[in-house]
Amino acid sequence: MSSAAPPASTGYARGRATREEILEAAVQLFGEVGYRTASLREIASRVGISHPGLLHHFPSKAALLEAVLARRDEVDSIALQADLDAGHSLGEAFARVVERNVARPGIVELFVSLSAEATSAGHPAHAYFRRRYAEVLATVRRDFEQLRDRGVLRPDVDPATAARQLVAVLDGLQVQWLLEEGLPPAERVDMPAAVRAFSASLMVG
Amino acid sequence: MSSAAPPASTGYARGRATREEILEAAVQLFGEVGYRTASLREIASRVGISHPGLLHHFPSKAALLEAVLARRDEVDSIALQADLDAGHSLGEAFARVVERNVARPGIVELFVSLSAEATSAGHPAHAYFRRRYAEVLATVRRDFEQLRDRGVLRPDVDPATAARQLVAVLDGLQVQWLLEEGLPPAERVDMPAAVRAFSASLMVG
DNA sequence: GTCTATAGACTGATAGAC
DNA sequence: GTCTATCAGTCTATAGAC
Repeated sequence: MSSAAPPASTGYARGRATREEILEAAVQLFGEVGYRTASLREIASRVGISHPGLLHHFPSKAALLEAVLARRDEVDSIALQADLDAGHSLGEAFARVVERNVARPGIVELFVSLSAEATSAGHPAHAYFRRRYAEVLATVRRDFEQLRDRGVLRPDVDPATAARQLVAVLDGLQVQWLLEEGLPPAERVDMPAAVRAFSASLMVG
Repeated sequence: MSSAAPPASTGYARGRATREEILEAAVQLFGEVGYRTASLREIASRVGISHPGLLHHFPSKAALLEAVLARRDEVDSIALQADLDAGHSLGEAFARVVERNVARPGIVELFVSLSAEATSAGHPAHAYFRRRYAEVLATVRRDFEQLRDRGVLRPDVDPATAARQLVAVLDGLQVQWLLEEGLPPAERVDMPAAVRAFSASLMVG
């Protein structure tokens, strides 16, 4: 992917760098104040350009949001797949996603803010989040069905319900964790531990 | 409460009615687009007055938000206490809160939107939600501790962790439920059932 | 690729009439 | 208690120079 050589004299390489910087600043600000409240001027100023300069890279605010979401999907799915390929269970792979997120609070803020905002029908990311949740829930449910067939899942646990509960625990803990910012670590929720505890509580033994 | 007779000629009764209408419209709009994006003009127009007219009842936008939250706290805690007094367990009382909320989607939207928005430190409801979550988590944890002492809680369940998981499930399911608006009811998450299933999974037997 | 300038619309809040 | 008018600020997006 990164092997395509940039043209020599067009400023292409610099352009790519700025695009990346813009995306990172957008992730941060969308996380801090949500998509609707975030302004292009603020994002632009954080990377040292004017807001028409930003609009040269992304033709509109909604296009910038789409690019942010597409980039997160790419990064997340690569890391998740790597964990699965390394032989980890889906539950453990999820816990590892959470572990990485704890080290990058901006990402957690981004998804908490955007998923809440996007519940309203007119939001530019509404369709994205509907699709995303449907996919994730289906994936987790299928995984639990396999565990049930192998006798690993507790027999009184319904795979579809458990999938919804696991995803809900993930989302809900993020809100608690963000609201506990600044508390001593001992009082703050240990998200990876809580996710692992929940996963374990669904299994036999 | 409602037995205090309004003065005869001051327009007091009408004023109270307008105040109530404003609060209801604010709940709706804050839920639809969040606090920051909601405009006083839009709320005012929904109750048929101008925005300076609204500001006569609530001196600022933040004051309106505070009033909205205070009113929800009052309504919710009265209903919750009534369920507890009627002999229901805290888990069951929670499930009943969810049942009522399913019939009033605006309330669910309000809390999903606001709690996400308020995770950022500068938000006018930040302190409110920090306090609220700390209180709710402590209450649920104490309840689980009592259940453990009575041998009702599964012995491998930690009360503090379970409290966090229950509150997280509640919050997370709301996001899923809102994103599934418009789907056939069979495909939409059954929030009360999922909450009851989770509560039950924590108990022995 | 980035800028200044600007259009056109919206915001919360205030002043002051009735 | 509600209004009109207005202030000073913000927003996204576009036009056009360099």
